[in-house]
Amino acid sequence: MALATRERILEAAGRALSRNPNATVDQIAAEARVGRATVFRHFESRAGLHRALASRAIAETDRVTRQAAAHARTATDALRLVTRAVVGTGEFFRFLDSAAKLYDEPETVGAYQRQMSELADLAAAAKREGFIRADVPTPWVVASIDGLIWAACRAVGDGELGVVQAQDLVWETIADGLSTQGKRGYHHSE
Amino acid sequence: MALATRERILEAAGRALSRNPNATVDQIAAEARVGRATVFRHFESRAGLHRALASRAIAETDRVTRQAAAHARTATDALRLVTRAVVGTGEFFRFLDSAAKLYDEPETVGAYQRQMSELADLAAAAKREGFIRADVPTPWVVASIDGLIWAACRAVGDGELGVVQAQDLVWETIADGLSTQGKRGYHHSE
DNA sequence: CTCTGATGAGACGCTATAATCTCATTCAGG
DNA sequence: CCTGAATGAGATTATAGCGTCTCATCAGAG
Repeated sequence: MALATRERILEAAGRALSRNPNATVDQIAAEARVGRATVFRHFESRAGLHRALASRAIAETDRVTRQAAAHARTATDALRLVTRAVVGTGEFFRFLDSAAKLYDEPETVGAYQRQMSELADLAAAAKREGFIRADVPTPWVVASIDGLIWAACRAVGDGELGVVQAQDLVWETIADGLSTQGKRGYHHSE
Repeated sequence: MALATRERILEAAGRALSRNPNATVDQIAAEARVGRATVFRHFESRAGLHRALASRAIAETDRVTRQAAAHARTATDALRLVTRAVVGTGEFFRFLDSAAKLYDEPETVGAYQRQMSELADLAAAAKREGFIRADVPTPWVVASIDGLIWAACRAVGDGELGVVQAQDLVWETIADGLSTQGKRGYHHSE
């Protein structure tokens, strides 16, 4: 049962910590229907649990990302598939919402920066392919996609949207925005 | 100097807490160049400081929001102006990033929900005006705008974008997305 | 049935940090 | 120069929560 318990604790911790990043070990144990001592039997410390959760999220994101990218023939398609894939794994990393403790973990920070930088490469390539407008700064492409993915994961977690629906909406919004009007036709008059 | 000191502490707390949501009172006091005791002279407790910060952010958002909406003749224009305005006040609420402590404060939660619901009203009105596509669920309009505003505020705070640039990019992205291609022309073939 | 490993419950100590208090210092206004 | 309010520094206390440990229990394998 060791593995099942460990996994149960990880999932419970993900839930508890995404509700409250400062959830105590007591609360996490309660969420997992497990004694508090058992948490410490499986993880060396609260920080260790946090690390395990983070590396699980990073590994899962890497996995689905690589898998998605492998099926793409263009950078643009890769961007689309990766975005969809990451939205689908929302529950794995939603606890990172304000998991500021992890900013101390160089490994976690490094992995996050690597993933962001891979996204930036993808965005730049999609720009060269002509899909992303050349006048949009790449940092904003990355930031806005990240922001939309977060928004989608939160909406899914809150039950406002279904996963597939959220995946479609994220990509549609990235590509075309939300307006009915033709591209570049609107632009304000302030 | 009482008021100036209080304000200085609030600003320092905003900076310190947006770097690290668990910043100690010591760290906040140091950031404000103020003795720790002084923090407690101006705020009843750490939670009280947190509350003051939250209500300051809420009030500031309300202020710029109402001011922006007052100048708009259409809901669509109001949506645009409000979005710009909120991006401009990013530093006031960025500390809320994972300020989960505040989820316990019914007043704060209520104010946030009110603001989100006002945004939903605006989005629905913009939909009726024909600006927002009818087939996009209003919850996603709200969530995605929220997500893009967050992304913009973070990018500004991190020095990746200027404020005005971020304001423009958020609205362009909401309206037209990031792609070069015409609306509804792309749509994937999976 | 027995043995073993995993668990739950709870007691315990320890550390970090919130919050209070005291006292000396500073500084602005008169 | 005086005076009082505000402050800074530091000592002090209280408490929450981490991490360890013990012991009783339970389930499964043999």
